[in-house]
Amino acid sequence: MSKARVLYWFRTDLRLHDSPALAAALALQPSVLYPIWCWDSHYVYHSRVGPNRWQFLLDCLEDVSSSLTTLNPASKLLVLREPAVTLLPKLFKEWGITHLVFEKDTDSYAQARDKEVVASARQCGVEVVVGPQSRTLWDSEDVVKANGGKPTMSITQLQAAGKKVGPIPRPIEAPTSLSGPGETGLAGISQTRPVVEEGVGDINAKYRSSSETSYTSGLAGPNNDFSIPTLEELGMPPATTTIRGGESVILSRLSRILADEEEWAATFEKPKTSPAAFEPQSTFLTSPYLHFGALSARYFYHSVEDIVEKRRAEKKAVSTPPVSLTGQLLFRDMYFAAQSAIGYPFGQTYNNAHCRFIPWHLPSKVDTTTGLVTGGYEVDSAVKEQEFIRWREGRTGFPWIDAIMRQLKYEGWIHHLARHAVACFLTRGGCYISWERGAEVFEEWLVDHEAACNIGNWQWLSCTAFYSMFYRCYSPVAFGKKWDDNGTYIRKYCPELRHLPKKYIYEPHKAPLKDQREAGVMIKGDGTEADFNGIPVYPKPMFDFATQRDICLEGMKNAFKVGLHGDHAKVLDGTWKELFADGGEGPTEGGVGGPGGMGGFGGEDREDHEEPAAGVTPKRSSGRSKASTAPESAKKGGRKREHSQGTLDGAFVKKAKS
DNA sequence: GGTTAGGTTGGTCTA
DNA sequence: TTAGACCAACCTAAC
Repeated sequence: MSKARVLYWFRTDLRLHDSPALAAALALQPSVLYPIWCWDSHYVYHSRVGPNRWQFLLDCLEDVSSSLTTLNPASKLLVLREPAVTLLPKLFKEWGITHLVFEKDTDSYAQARDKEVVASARQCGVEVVVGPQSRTLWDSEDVVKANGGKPTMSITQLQAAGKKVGPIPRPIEAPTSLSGPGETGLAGISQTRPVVEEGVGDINAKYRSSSETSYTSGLAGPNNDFSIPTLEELGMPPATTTIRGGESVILSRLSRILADEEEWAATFEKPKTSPAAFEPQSTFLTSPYLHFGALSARYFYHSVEDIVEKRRAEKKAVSTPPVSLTGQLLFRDMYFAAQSAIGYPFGQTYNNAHCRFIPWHLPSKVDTTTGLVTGGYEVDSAVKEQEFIRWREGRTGFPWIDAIMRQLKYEGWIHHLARHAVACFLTRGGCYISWERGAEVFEEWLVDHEAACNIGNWQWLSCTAFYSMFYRCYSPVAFGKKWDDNGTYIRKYCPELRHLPKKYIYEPHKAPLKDQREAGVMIKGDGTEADFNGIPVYPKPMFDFATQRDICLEGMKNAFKVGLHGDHAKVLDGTWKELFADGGEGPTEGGVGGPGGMGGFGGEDREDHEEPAAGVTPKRSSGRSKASTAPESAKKGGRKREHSQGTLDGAFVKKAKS
């Protein structure tokens, strides 16, 4: 046994199986091993995380902790209630740490944080061991290198680059024994309580039903036992989702499925799985486990691929990428590598060379000094703001769309094709609203929110990157009908419609009053009233879809013809407006106003942590301002917001130390 | 370099 | 019921 006193820092790897970083820690043959989790304020205050994803994370932490205890009754996950950057230097000294071990993370936020941590470890004479990245099949930086330094913008590029990087590493076994921690006293150090960043604010406040107290009881929590904070301590209401996290949950489910339903797993074709299926859903639902590292992507890949190979040898049918299960993991790697290459601008249109510029409504506000979005958006049209709120809250008057959005809010998960349907509807195939608005809503509500995949898929569906066939448009009626003619899914998530005849379930406004009466529902209004004299009300469609689709198609055709990308000089300085006709779709008023979201529309601004007042019509702009052409941010001085790049640790980067 | 085929997963009509 | 043609027309990679 060596003298190594090792701090193992869990981050995006909440598991014991197939963890090369954990294996690296154990290879040091530590005399003591402290498994820790730093309770980071970026996740607590500065990310968009609703109760469902919080619950999932807490589940994963609990599960890892009990697995550690199973290996060594003296061990468990030590949750320390302070961000790593300030905590770790103190901890190194207090516990006499000789080695810090953690897994490499290619997220922009994580890289900046880790750089700071590594520097402080060196100062303390602590040796740092960074384990290989295992969140993805291949290391994202290696993929980018193999792709000529360019982001992977298609699945063929990813596959070619992956081939060059080499075979996907086989999973490694979970440890069978573990050193316990040494002394865990904290008498010599005090907690540096994180503060809510000025100007950024407490993004998560809107989900809380009471005040947040996870930091108030000191570094080791209320019982001084390094407990995992609870939703109550976070001030969060209970989760509504039935999806529960944890490595053991997914490993047992996966082994059962792969054993009992081998054929299904080996012949899986994503486009043939129904977005309308629930209880059970038609896909594996591994995404949230992959996100928190409760399931290793490589373990999943090889588990499936072994079965596929076996069936190939037996000359049985198998599916192949991109539609197969492993194909889904390849897309995930594609988005991670694209994000790794592009960095912070990946999450926005502005200043992003790989994102097509389209003059969407409700554009993000931007800060021209940092080149980053600020976190707010500009209401260029009161009508579009209302459409956005109705989309978000699931009362557009299109039951297929509303059912999906309600399932998303309640369960924190929707099928991939359902994501396509609502994303297309919000952007190029319906509302012509910025994909960045939609991505933010998904970020809040998805239990499987993965910044790279979410951003990438929103760009895909809005035809701003990765995909461009905008004339392939999802119908909010026909697409759902194809999968679920009877509307069972709609009846589940829009229960006020459950007694409507099949004939009207996708278009309730076409139901005669007699049918509405018999079904016990009234189709009227804009969704602001839930009932009328005790009878449930479901809204009329918020627009005529066919008309709106044509408007969008024209807008897209024109925007593609203009052909700007997010890094074009005319986008950066706002003069793109000269290239779009005033009568065209989107916030185009000739030369008036800044770039998308720099002010000048005369509309109302929104910060992303403001809850749009549901059902309240925002004040209408009284004629758009023709006076101001100066960017708002130039006057106010923008604040730095680095969007959606920290997967576990928040969407915001600390302000530079002054 | 010009041409062509392919692109994760659309909608509608007809045979 | 299902398979194929057509819609209108994008980009990129491969030849």
